[in-house]
Amino acid sequence: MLVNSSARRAAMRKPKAPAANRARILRAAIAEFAARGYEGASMDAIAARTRTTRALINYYFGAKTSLYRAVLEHVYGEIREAEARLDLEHLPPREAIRRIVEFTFDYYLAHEYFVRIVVAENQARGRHLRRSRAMRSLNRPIIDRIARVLARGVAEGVFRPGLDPVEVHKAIAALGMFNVTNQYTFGAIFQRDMGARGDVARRRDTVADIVLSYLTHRPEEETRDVRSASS
Amino acid sequence: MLVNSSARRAAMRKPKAPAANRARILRAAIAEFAARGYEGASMDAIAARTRTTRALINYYFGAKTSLYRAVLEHVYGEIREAEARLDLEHLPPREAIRRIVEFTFDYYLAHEYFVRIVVAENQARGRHLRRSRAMRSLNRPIIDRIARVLARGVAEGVFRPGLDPVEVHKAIAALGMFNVTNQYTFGAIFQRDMGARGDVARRRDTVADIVLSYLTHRPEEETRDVRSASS
DNA sequence: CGTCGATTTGACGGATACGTTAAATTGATT
DNA sequence: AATCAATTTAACGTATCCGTCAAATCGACG
Repeated sequence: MLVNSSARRAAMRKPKAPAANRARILRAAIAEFAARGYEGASMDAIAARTRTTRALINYYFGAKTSLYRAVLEHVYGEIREAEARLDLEHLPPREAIRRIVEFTFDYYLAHEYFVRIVVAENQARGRHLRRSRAMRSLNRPIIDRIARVLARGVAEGVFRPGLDPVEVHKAIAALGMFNVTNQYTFGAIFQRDMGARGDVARRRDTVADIVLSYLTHRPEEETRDVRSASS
Repeated sequence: MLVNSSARRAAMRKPKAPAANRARILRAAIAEFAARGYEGASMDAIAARTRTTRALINYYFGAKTSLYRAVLEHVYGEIREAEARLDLEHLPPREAIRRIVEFTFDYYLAHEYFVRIVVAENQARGRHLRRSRAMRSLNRPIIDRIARVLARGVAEGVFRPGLDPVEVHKAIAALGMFNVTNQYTFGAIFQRDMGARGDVARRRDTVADIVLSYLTHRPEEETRDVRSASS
């Protein structure tokens, strides 16, 4: 059977497996774009990662630009899907926020390629994102989820009123991403291992503390108007 | 004299101005590396921005790598210098922190090229930073400044004890940078203008609120152990 | 005025990048 | 087994990119 197998392998060196090849190419493209950015990424390098040729990539995805757009849509789709499984409604508001923060922090850490592609797209000034029709409707749900938790918290008197869910999401994303995006400069300069081997739990708790401190209602303090000043 | 001047200009089409050329090249390199990252940046493009040739750049700075290293050291030197002028000692702790946050936020916004180069260096996994001898000692002062303010605040009872100045700096940097680094993806997806034309004052205040909420001492709450759990 | 060293340029060579096209391979169908 | 369409490859052409080197330019100084 081993002989047979090796004979088959010789004959079928290129079994036609369009779906598998397409997926393989996408994975390779994600890795390459994440590692070197849009301009730094090389179609040859992607082809090398797949054991196929550059021409085949073109056959499936068209030119570099549209391959990259496919990557963009794929990785954003993945995180949206993961967020959809969060299941926050049965948690008290503070726990729900902590859950979101921890999920986000861990997701970024475990899917560094996602973060790096977001960075790459920003380096490209959002050029490709703008041209992707699919991206527009893609990321509203997380804001709605946060808004519902905030509303519950305000109703229960544990969160301060007037909070903007987009701004809260921004803070969570910013604090979580920084640990990944800036691990090399910040980590090197301040001697902190900010990768998965550093003290992850402690950094994650810090982020949750920061966010929850901000949301917490403190009746004794002067209330700061967080909405835009309308004179 | 004007005739003389124009005659001179014709004759001196290439006046030898080593210092000026060196500076011009550095500025052009900063712009190009900031715009397209290390791998995306092209020596030809840098040369084009300077009205000189690629060979001259090599004459002054050596190869692309060492030019980039010079850029890195220069932009980090600039922000360190600006931070040194902060003058926090005569401000009460909360005001001092607010001052740091606002300075940082504004600096990132006004010197987008700095942020973009930090991003680029992280995309390169800190490869060049590691090879720069000058970078090691360069960024300690900001931590000391924050530490002193925190100590004063704890002594006065307005800040909670056990705070890690590096973690505080990290939060300030993360929240400030995000508004620049992610303006294209975040801004596009959530319809926020996060550039200098958005509601800058409001976003800056939000960051200051977040940081100050975190630092504030709240005696009635259960104290959370922020140091690593020993045992 | 002529020489010298510092500065600047034009041109070359080798490497890599990207997309296309014509041909080859293969699984399925008749 | 012959054919067909989908899949895959090899090779080509053009463009760009980077570092070097020999030669040209220029300011200063004797």
